[in-house]
Amino acid sequence: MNRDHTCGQLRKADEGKHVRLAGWVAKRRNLGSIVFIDLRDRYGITQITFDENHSELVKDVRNEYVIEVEGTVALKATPNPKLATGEVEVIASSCKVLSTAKTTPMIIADETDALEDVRLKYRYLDIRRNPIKEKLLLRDKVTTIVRDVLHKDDFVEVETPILSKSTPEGARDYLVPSRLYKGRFYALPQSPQQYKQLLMIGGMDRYFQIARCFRDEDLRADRQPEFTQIDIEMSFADEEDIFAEVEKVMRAIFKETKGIEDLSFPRIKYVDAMDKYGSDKPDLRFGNEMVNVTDLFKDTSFVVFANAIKDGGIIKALVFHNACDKLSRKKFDEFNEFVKVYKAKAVAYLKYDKDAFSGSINNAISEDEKNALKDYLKLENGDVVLMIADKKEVAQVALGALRKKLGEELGLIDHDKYCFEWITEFPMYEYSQEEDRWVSAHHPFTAPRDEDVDKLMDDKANCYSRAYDLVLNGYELLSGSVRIHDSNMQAKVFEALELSQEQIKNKFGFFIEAFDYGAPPHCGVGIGLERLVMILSGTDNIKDVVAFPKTASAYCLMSDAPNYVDQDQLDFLSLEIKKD
RNA sequence: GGUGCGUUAGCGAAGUUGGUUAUCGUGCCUCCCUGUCACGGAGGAGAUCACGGGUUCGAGUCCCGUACGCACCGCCA
Repeated sequence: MNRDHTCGQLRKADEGKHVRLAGWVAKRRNLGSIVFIDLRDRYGITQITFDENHSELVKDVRNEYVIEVEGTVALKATPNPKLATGEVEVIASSCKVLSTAKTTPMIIADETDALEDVRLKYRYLDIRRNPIKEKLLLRDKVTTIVRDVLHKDDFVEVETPILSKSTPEGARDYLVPSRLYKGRFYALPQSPQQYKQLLMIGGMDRYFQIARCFRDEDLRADRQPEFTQIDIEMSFADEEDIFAEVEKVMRAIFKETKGIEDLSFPRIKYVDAMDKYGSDKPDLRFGNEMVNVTDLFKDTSFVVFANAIKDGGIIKALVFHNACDKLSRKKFDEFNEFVKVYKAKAVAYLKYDKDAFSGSINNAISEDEKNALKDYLKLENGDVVLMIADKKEVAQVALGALRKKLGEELGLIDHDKYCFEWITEFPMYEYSQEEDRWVSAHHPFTAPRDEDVDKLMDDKANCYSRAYDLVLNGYELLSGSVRIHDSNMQAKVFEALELSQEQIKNKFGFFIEAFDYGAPPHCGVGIGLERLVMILSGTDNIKDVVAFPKTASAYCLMSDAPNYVDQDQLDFLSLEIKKD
């Protein structure tokens, strides 16, 4: 035993105890014949004091050495209120160096000087820092709570294969070449979707898994190529049952990690979310709903608006109170650039202050139109109106993005608030320009709304599904759906997706066949664990909550994965690398 | 696939209209210091200015390309 106490546990009451501690030297303060060492482990920091008779013991000890010290707990003359252990110190009588350390490439402290790439290359050093360590501990706490809650409700944790089968729909697969079957590949799962549905057919009526998933798509601040999904599936259940279970899990997590109990879970239909917020994952920590003002301008002489309406487009407006002074001309120029990313041409704006209008379109629209706008939007002095005239989808999404940006910039977001909402009745299909066909918006096993069954084949644009998302503070926290459990219905959806019999048989044959042997009605969700832990820990960077994350180009700076392999390994797999 | 920003001692940054010894902070090393807790004081070492090419009498600085990092758009059933 190198220690009988951790560096985080000693308190006033331990005074006089003889203890043995071990840990990393976080800081060495040499005052001449007396030396203080801050000793750190996972649990905290304890000051070790080497007095005049013992300071020689640590003469050669440097930062990040691993040492074992023995000594007596004493009360500090002047406590350090910043540390939990700040009232005590250990007066050392011995010091044993367990491991030496080179000068580290980064300062290991809560506030480090290093940028993210250095921290990723030396992630094991980064993990010694509280900000990262605490997030990993929080992540553990969350999965523990999830397991507890679900186990109490009879859910069974089942592990499904990592070496899986490529799926034609959806994200790009990570592929694993097979040695025994030349030219064939396993695929790493994008989600355990089919397996969990097969578990339902297998009678495992309440399943969950803390499942690693893989998607070979480009990354973002909130997206990693491998990530963890809290995967849940229930039989003999519908939306109400799964929503209740998920809400129960969320309530337990927020209560135990944040002490928050007053959560609510409002529901918004997809079309309404798009209409009001221009997003299927709106941040409801602030209001500022978008308003359709197309009708106010149906006879306008303002060419830009008139043309947009003539082309079947709409005019969306967004009002921010008390923003006149905060938004300068320069800001609006920036907004124009900002919305171009979302394919909108420009943002029109009006300021209403001191009972008068000003702004980019002040001279372009009539007094009547301005007054109509004022009445309709109930404008007050200090209000700023932002408008985008464009095709419906473009206007919605671009203004929605601007809403989010301004919500942040104008300080409308209360960062201590947690706003959930269920987004329901997603479209069944979406049109893929790339493939020039309709594809599943969610996945092809999603059930259509009962009232839309007759639109499955003939009116795909207006066919909605029983798919839902749970959104938290503007992040898509989970996706799920009520699944199709009837093989005729499934066949119909495949047909609508223009999958050939051969494709269906090849890709989903085993899955479809299973539905011929008694499939219960079932539904489920996959909760993005990293996103949840991100929000709980107040970071907007997914890498902070992953122990060993990849960079934005899916590279591991620490291990240098992916790497080249020996020719032998390629030969075993009958693979040849194409030369450019 | 696309757009933008970035790359200068171990780490983080500054570097003016192109100009000769590349600056600061921190970390590191040495010495001094008995109550520090971001200890303090004195001194010292430490740079292929990402890489390749170009413009120029002269490039950290300007131009082109490449690599890497970050963010976003596309993509993410």
